[in-house]
Amino acid sequence: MTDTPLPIHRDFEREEFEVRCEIPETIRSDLMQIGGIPGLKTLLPSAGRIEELSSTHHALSDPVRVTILYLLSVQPLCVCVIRECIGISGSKLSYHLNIMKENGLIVSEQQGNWIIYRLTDKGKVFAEELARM
Amino acid sequence: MTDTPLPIHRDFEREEFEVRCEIPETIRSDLMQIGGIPGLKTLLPSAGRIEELSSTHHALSDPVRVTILYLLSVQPLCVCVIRECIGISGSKLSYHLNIMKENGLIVSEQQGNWIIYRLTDKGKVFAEELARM
DNA sequence: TATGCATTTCATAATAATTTGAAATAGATG
DNA sequence: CATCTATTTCAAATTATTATGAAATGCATA
Repeated sequence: MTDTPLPIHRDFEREEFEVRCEIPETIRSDLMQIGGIPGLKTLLPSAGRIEELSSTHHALSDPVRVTILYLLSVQPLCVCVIRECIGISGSKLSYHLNIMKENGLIVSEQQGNWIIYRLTDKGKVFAEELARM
Repeated sequence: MTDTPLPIHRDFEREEFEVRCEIPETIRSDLMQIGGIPGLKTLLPSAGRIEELSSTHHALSDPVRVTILYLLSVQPLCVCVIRECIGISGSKLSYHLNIMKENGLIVSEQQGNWIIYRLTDKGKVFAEELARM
């Protein structure tokens, strides 16, 4: 693990770079080319976008919700069929459906006595990810 | 919201379909073509795969971790630079890095006094998702 | 309007994730 | 070997998420 020489630079301690620690040379040289820490920060998505992304991932961070995603990728389904496939209580299912809905992965439509859920375009994008990983 | 007639079928109460509730006709007809509830279930990924997917999404369900993903999509970085960009304590950062590592989104490599993190191929796939949504 | 069914809502209990700060580890240097 | 720096580990406190079951809602039908 200790196979590289370790030239140390304190350039990053200068206030223009806002860094209070030393940095290994391999990292430092690349970082300089994009404007140091400040330059790196400008390449990040906005705070709002990052919140949105993490929230969306949270909506898929539970096995029940991932299962719902794949069930609905087959066809739109009413709550009772989803419930039957997964084998959980109605209130529990409702809780999970709501999280997915709030995050724009699914939408619901009342049809008579039933409520039918289907994937949104965003939901479909995530359902297709199975192939990519 | 109440715009469709509601023909009710109890076919799904027959044990071969394992359903104990009524189902709206629009859903029922499509469902029959894939073999009812049992057929639908066979189209799901395995339980292990679903666990894996939800775990991966969990690893991206926090703003700190999403930020790390995007920082590392620019270039490999040592912990101290990541820390400087995000502005959190070392132990907290370590906690989040570990979750991402356990889920195969990043790998670390010791270089002298520092530990350098970089995205795995899997991590890169998720970093690219920004463009898709 | 009374009833039945599908679904949601709500309060609460149970569980899990995150934060915190102190202590430990690991490598480099004097 | 003593010390410094970077990073991780650990236990405890805090906070967030999920599960549960009872009650409420909404639609349909008699």
